Amino acid sequence: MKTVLMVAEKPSLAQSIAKILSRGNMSSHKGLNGACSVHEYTGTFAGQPVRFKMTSVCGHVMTLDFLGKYNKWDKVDPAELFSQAPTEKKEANPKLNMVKFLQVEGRGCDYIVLWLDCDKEGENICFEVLDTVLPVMNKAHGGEKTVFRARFSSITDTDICNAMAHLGEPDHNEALSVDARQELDLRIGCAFTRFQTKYFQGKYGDLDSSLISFGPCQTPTLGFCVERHDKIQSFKPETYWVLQAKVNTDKDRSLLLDWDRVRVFDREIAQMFLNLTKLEKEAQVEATSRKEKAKQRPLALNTVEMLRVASSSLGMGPQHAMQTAERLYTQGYISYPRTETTHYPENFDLKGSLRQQANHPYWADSVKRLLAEGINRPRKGHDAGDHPPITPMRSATEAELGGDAWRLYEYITRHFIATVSHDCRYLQSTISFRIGPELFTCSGRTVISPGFTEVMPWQSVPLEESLPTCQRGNTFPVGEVKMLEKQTSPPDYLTEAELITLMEKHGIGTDASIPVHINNVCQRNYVTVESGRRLKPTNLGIVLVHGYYKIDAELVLPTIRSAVERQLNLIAQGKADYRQVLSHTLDVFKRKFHYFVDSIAGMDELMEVSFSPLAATGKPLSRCGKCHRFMKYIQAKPSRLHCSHCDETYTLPQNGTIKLYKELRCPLDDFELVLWSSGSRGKSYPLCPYCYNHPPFRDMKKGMGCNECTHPSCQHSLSLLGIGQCVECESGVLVLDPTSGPKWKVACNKCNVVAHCFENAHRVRVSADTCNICEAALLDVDFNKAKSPLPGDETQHVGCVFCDPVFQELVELKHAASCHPMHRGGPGRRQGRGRGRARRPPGKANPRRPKDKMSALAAYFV
DNA sequence: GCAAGGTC
Repeated sequence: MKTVLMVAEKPSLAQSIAKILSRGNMSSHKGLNGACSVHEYTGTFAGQPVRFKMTSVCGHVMTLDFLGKYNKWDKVDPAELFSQAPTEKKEANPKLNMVKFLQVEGRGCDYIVLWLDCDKEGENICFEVLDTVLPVMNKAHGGEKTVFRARFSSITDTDICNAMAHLGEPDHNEALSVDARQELDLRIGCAFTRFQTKYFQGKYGDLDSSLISFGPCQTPTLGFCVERHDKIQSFKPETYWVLQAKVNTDKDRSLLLDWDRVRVFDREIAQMFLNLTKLEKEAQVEATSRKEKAKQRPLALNTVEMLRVASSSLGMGPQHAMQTAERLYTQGYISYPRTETTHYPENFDLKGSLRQQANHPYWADSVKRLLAEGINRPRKGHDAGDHPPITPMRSATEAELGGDAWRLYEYITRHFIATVSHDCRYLQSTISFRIGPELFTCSGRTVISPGFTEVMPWQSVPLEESLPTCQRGNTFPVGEVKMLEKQTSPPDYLTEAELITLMEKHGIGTDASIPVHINNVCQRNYVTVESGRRLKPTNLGIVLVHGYYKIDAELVLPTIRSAVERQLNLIAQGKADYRQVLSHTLDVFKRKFHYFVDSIAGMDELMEVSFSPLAATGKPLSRCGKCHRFMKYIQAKPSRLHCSHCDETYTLPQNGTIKLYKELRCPLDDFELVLWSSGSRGKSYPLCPYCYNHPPFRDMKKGMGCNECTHPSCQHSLSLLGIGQCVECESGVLVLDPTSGPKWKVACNKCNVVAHCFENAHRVRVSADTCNICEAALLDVDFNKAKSPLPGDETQHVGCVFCDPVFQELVELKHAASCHPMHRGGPGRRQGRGRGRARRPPGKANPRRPKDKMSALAAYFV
């Protein structure tokens, strides 16, 4: 029997589609990567009985990057990234092992049906899958067609079965347009980012951003925030005047009337109108009207609307809201949360979904009434052909979900109920009055039936006092007429919800990537989130945008994206050649780049006003080995040392603290050593600022401290302080931390393994002798007399930390804690083999001797 | 160390 491989874009869709096509008659198992499942069933295909294997990828299989050597920032001129630098496709998420998984499942299959999402990205993933799988599939006999594309616009039985019955072919042009986008975004984004970062970081010491990034989505996103900031800054308040009248409708009731002219900007004219009206004793009713109006029930919920409400009403940022929604989705509480669609599919079981909520303590009454009296037909929304709108999938309580998950679920559910509720109907009454020659109006609204506002109370029409019943010609005594002086006020900073709307309107990002771009501009310290989730640009953000405006406004305008996308659409439609569009667009941006580089002084002038040059920032810390003057330690991200005399900058390890290390010097270059520490529960090591940036030996790389230094005789080096191979990672060595006493520690120089050794020793040295059993270096320890763990009055002991029975009891293995919880992770969470005794695998070379000692020495003496 | 786009 032949086999048909079918591939969807994500595991959830593979399952839904397989369920529909197999009519629920399938067997499923997890794939080798643990993320994707394979659903198998039998059926017929091309008129023969076959076995179907339905599985999925997890989004893109491949990602585009430069060849490795073009990722070295100091070695490559960013201008080369526009054309010379070759790119390659790499596996998008190596942990998922997607290529291997697809090849294992695809081997020996005869046909492939591609069920990827029906958009350009999905079309592109089709070809990623084909490139991976076709080489291992059975070869076709005699020109038989083996590759098929299923096109569907919703995950419903009819749509899916219809797609299966009318299979087509993947669209190469659409896929190519995505290839072009990827290459453009990569080359343009990286070139500008590298140039800006290096240029400004080399000049200023207080930018407080380790990366000054540029991108066709993130830069316009920042632009919107700065545009609002500029409006606020340039705002000039204007004084205006308003007439306000009060009429008495009863002995103790009065009505406040609005002036039909609204306001005037000339005091004398306002005064004239006041004079014309204030002596009048009566207000005459000119006209009355009563109109029934409706406030429409909401459209079915899509992602951006959910994000807007989450930000403006729930105070949840888009990134956090999306993570929360994803968790609700994987736990089965809501439907797929990434969708542009606001229209329910024709056969959507609205009543079934509603029935699930009929006993909920918070909205049972509304739901039961809807079910009894009949639901309202949802409004006609937009069908983007991706996923159904976001709806609750089962009932949940506050206690069950808790916190933000509950608040988001509650909103999604209330929104869903509202979409099948009736519109809110209210009566709008207005009375128009004449006082002297001037007209005034008052209006009031009274609710006829609340409709959907019953479940969305925050949307309800506010209660207002009802207006008196009267008719044309009636008169009321005038209480008073007064003139108010007011001022126009500036707009406030952009809210996140407003920003999302702007991004959506200009096509910046997608439903899935909008939260990422907003997050980016916050993390890069271009924008801060203020109260009410308003986005206030920082000095850095403002200067960048003003700089782009000055040099080339297109770099920051939202049109930069749409112009490129128009070109890409031509590729997708087969109206333009992929190569031509790519090279032409790259050429345009290459010119823009060179012009930007040539004009950077224009942006620099703005930088100078807000930021301080390197030489003027930081505080003196350690001495330069060349001029022997103090270098300044710049704490702002990225932290570094700067010698203003030599005009050199030395990068330092990040995310920790830097101190002077006892004024000790590196024997190679005479630079004073500094001590990096990630906190009391973490690890620390000394480093030479020069060697850290310019590795002294051939077997060392940039970014190595003394604990990785292969110097054969320096007292701080790996050679003298190394003990044995790390118990967890492959290449690390456990090194004595000479500063850790009196609670002595040994730490891996690669991963975050830390062994706490001796608490009450006043001196610990690494001996030249090694352990007979495991070859680790022995430790020579002097304990305090009073607290010595040794038998009798002994205070000194030499032994192996891993094998010596006395020491073994004292060693406890831990993982270094980072000074900030944000930076934790990595192997630190692996607990399994971490605790307990540490033992080095036998038979490996003693790590105390550098592998290539001769070459190290040779380099040293040259 | 960089972009934006999928998704876990």
